[in-house]
This record gives sequence, structure tokens and C-alpha cells, in this order.
Amino acid sequence: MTEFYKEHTKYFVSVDCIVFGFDGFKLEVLIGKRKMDPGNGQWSLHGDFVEPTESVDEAANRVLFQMTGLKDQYMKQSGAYGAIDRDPGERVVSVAYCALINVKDYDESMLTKYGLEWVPLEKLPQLYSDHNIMVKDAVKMLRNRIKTEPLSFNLLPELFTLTQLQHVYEAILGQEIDKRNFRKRIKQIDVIEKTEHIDKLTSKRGAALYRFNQDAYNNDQTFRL
Amino acid sequence: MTEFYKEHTKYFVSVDCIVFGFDGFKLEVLIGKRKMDPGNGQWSLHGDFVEPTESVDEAANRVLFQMTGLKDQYMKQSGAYGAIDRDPGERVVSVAYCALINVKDYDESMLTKYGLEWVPLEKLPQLYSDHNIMVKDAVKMLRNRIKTEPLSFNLLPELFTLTQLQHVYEAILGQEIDKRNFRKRIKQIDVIEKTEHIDKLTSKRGAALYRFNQDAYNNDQTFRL
DNA sequence: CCAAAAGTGTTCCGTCTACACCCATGG
DNA sequence: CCATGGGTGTAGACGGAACACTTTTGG
Repeated sequence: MTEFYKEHTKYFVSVDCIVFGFDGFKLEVLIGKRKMDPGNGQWSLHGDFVEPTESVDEAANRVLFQMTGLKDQYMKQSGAYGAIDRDPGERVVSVAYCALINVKDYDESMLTKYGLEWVPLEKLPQLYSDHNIMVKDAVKMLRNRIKTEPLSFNLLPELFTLTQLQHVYEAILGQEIDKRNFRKRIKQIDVIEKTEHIDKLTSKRGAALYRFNQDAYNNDQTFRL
Repeated sequence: MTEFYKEHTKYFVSVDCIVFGFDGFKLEVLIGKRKMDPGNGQWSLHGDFVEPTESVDEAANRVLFQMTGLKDQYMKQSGAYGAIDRDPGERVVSVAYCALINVKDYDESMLTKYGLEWVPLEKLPQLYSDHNIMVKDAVKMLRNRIKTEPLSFNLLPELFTLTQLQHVYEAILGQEIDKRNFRKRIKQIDVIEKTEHIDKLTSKRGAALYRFNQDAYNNDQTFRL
């Protein structure tokens, strides 16, 4: 390989995943205890170094797969972090990715395998390096996007009740929503379809199950809650 | 220095600046002909490698200063680009920054010094590597933010007329705005202050000059056009 | 005196907000 | 039979969109 740029310095490049889940009422983040020095044992986002054989995006997907066993999940870059001393070991530039997953799809055995834990967003401990800032930035991004993109469905099973959906919005926006106004609004969004199925788990009366129609959304990508 | 992470690979890390200006009617981007191999002579965003003595943000500010002679300008990260082959020379991960500057502050002599040119956004030529994508992503970011952040003033002189301000919004949003509705809206935004000064350059009658009150905005950071 | 840009209000319509009660059922 | 969560409608406020003419003055 020809050597360009050789008067310049190279750095480690890593990816860190902010994986959000939803327990029915609160947003949760998947974090673990760091397993290497420096910072061994500290709470931390899960991440890894970018390998020569993969793009940065691919590295993020690989890390997400390691953490969750899931592929093709919603995942968006949420920022690049490049302070000189952000990593106490060596200089590492890290690209953060924000993922939304449905906890029901999540294989609980991964938790022990990688020493991961779901922690409610409001109860996040202090994390390694600048990871708390990454989480804060990712939440800010979510709040901005959730009003104009159909993000919420990524946190729910394929079939969900309107109450569940409302709880997702309330958790991300951090404020209560009027039930009647919310349901009125949902009726106008035709990519959210009522199904014939009924959920009897959470109420005696039973609640209608809805579905997000991804195909219809692909045809007309407008969405506004 | 202790050596952590040594089983991993390092990469070049660069920053690229998407510098937007405003000519009174259109958005313009500051681009130049690349002065090194690979890609020597191709149109390109201006960028540089991150030095060991600076953070990634600082590198971006340094590059912006090189390009414009200006410091403390509006500048926001707009994405990290990490495809394996994005740079034809070697593997380089690049972090893009979007800057807004007032062309009036701009020292024209920089243009020749660095071989830069203001090019209207709609007339951008094909650029080096993935730089066209960077510009597109930056414009998308601007469109999202301009409705809720006071960005537009960065493209204008300290004193500006409402017609100029309207043209900025029209250029970024890519659609015409009704003059009366626009001015009615501006009247409600009290961080935009009318001054006693009058601009006689663009009209015989003269137009009132306005100012963005940064201090007032810092006290209450709500802004919605 | 006229061309060119500045400046100004009203009406209508759709959207958001606030708000309280009945329904169905499992235990 | 009652506790629990599901489901529904209306009225008023507010904000956005459409729309045309008068003013000023330099040349």
C-alpha cells in the first residue's frame, strides 16, 4: 500500500453503544462493568475498537450484536467524542451510537455472559470516561427525533396497546400526555393500525393491540405525533 | 506512557469543515481544490488531520480559522464518517463540522491564500471522497435546527434588515415565506430587537435594522420561528 | 413621476388543550 | 360487586396560512 499522510498521527477509534430499552414505564440503558484496564470494574457503556475489516457503522452493529444478539435494530450515530484525555489509557476517539431495542426480544442470557445490566435512565451511576455525556446527548437526540420519526415502535413488541405506546412517549419526553388527545392523534396516523388481537394481560377488560405498518411508512415517510 | 489496547489498530482521524455563507439570496459553501495526493486538484471540503496536541473539536476550530481567519463562530459536529474505503489513500475516519459565518466578516484574501471559493449550494460540483454526503447531511441538520435555534443570525452582519433575515430562512428551508406572516412572527420574538439604525443601501425608502440580543437569549433559551 | 423595496391587518381554518365519565371483566 | 385499566367527545383557545395595498424616496 502506498503511504500517504505519513507525517500525521494515528489514533485508536472505538464505538460505544447506548442501548435503550423500555420496561413498560421507564427508559432503561444497557450498561456493564468494564472488563479491562484502565477503569476495570467501572460502570460503562459497552463498546469496542474499530477493526480494519469493518466500517465504523459496522463496528457499532457488531458491538450491538455482541450485547443483544440482535441485528438490524434501529441505530443512529449520536456523536463523535474526541477530547484529548477522554480515555485515561491512551488517546481514543470514540463514535457513539444510540440503539432502541425491544426488551422482549432480548435474550436474558446475554446479561450474564457480558455482565450487562438494564438500568433505569434516571438511576444511571457514574460511568467510565465521558459515557454519561454520551447518554445525555443520545437522550437529547431521541427527544428531538421522536416527534417526527416513528422511533417508539422499536422499543415495543410488534403488537402493542395504545397505553404501552403512550408510556413510551411519556418516558422519552419526560412528561405526561392526555390519554384522549393521544388516542385521537393516533387515529389520524394511518401507519398505526388496529389489529383484531386483544391483550388480556394488563387489564381485565382487554386492550386492542396495534401494529406499526412499516411498508406503508416506507411509501410515505411522513410522521408527526 | 503505559500501553493499553496495543492489540488494536490505529487510524488517521481528520476533521472536515462545511462552511456555509449567505450572499443575500443563496446559501454558499466554501470549498477548494485539494492540494495533496491522493485526489490532488479535486474539489473538496477543507479539512486536516487531528494533531496529538488538540481535541477533535479544537482541530475543527483550527481548520475553520485557517479557512476564514475567524474564531468563535457557530460550529456543530454534523457526523462521523468511517467507511473503510472512504479515503482513496489510507484509512481515515473523519468527523464533519458545520459552520455558519457572516461573509462580510470574511477576509477575501484567504480565498486566494488557500485556493478557496464560495460556491452556491445548488451548484456544488462533485467533491472528493464522501464530501458531497457530508454537505447533504449538514444541510439536513441545519433545516432541522433552524426552527428551534437562532442559527440564522450567524450568517448575517450584527445589524440586518428583516428582508435579509427572511431570505436566510428561505434559503435554508428552500421555500418562500409570506412577508407579512414572517414579520408578524418576528415581532413576537423579543430577542430580535429593532434598532434606531436604517439601512439605505438596498432600498430608496430605507429599511429598519434589527439585532439579535444574545444576552437575552442566554437568559431564556427558547426560540421558535 | 415612477420604479423598487418597506411596511402593515384581518379573516379563516385547522390543530392543540383541557377536561370526566362509562365500559368490560376477572377475581 | 368492585377494583382495574380501556375506551370515548366536545368546546374554547391558539397559532398558522392566505391574501393586497400604501408608503417612501432616489434617480
